[in-house]
Amino acid sequence: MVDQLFQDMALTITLTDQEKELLRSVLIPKSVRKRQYLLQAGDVCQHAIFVAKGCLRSYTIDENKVKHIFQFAIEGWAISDMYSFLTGEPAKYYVDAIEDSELYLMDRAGKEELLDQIPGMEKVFRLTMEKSYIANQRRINAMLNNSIKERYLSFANTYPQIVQRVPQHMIAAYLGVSAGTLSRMRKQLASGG
Amino acid sequence: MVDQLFQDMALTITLTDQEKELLRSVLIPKSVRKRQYLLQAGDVCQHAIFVAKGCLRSYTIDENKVKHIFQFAIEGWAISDMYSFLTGEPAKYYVDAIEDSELYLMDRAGKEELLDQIPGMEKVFRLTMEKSYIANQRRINAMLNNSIKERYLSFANTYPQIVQRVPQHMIAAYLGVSAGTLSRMRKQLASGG
DNA sequence: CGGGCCTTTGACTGGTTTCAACTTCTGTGG
DNA sequence: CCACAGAAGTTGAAACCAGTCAAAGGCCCG
Repeated sequence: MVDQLFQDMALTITLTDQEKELLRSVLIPKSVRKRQYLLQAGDVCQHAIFVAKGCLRSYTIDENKVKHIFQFAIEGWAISDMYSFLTGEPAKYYVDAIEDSELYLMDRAGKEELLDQIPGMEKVFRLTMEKSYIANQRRINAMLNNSIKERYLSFANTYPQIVQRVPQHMIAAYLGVSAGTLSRMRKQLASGG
Repeated sequence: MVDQLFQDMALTITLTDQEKELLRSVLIPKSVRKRQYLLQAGDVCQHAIFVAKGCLRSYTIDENKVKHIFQFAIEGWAISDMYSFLTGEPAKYYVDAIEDSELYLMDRAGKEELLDQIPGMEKVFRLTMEKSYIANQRRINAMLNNSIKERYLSFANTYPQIVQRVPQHMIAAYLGVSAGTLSRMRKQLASGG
């Protein structure tokens, strides 16, 4: 369904039927299986990805082969390697599917076309970036201010759907702790700590 | 000088004399002394701040009264509590001057006026947000992937001016380590480690 | 000269990581 | 339907890293 996207955008601008048609034509539907890559580090990120159904993640792999998750994306969210997508430089992130997923892809040309053809699209994209900026700012703030326990509780509270659907060691890789530490912490929380 | 701003923007759009005049009229010049607040947590952030000369920082204070620095801003940079400025909600950040500084303030009305009156302003703001988003993403990535030593070296390498001008304990508060740890680490680095 | 800010340093403490072992669960193929 | 491999979660012990706290000294500015 592109409907979710239309709904979100309707909060900012009203699209004509023609514009909706353009938007539809620019979004490339794609189904992926669990574990399937959408992007690998080193490749140039060609698409911004909207999740209609399922769940993706973006992550880096450090020199010790440890994965660090930058973002999860479930229904209604977008994901990509923004830097690579915007600049055309090789990506530093991997993106893959945590569940079988239904996606819509937008490539660079499509993005430019939307910006050119639809007045108000600049604003939609600007507002989207503002929201994402603030989300990142919150995360930095949490990493600086809060203990691991606080960060876990806050995350679980804010995104209960993600905690339920995503393996625990990935949550750990998102929060920046080892899987063992998160396991022990949850045990302690469960016993009323 | 508003010149710096004009130069940056010239990379994106060409302003007419009239538009330059509007831009000038919207930017409120302000001089501040070292230690002077521009914003305190709890107040609503009324301005985006452009630094013409000097150095500011934005930071939060946690429940133990410890300061955590989100951003430094030197000549040519902008700073504010983006969330508060955009939404009108009370700020979570403090902003103050690390040096005597010359600033230009833009309030919400001014921002809206620019967006309304100057075609292409949406794009300027969108590109600015994109850059800031990527800066934040890099920082999150560094916090997840890199050791404290790596983060310090990377920061010192990327922003040598800031390391030179800003007290060391503030660098520590930016990197997320105690002042003691940073001191010890620098000592070790100096002795060829 | 005095006070405040800043940096350094030592000893102690505690939280996290690491590593390995063991268990469970799931999906796949025989 | 069972066997097996891979993925996930838990747990223990040991080692390590960084935080805390307090004290001392340096430096700048009024």
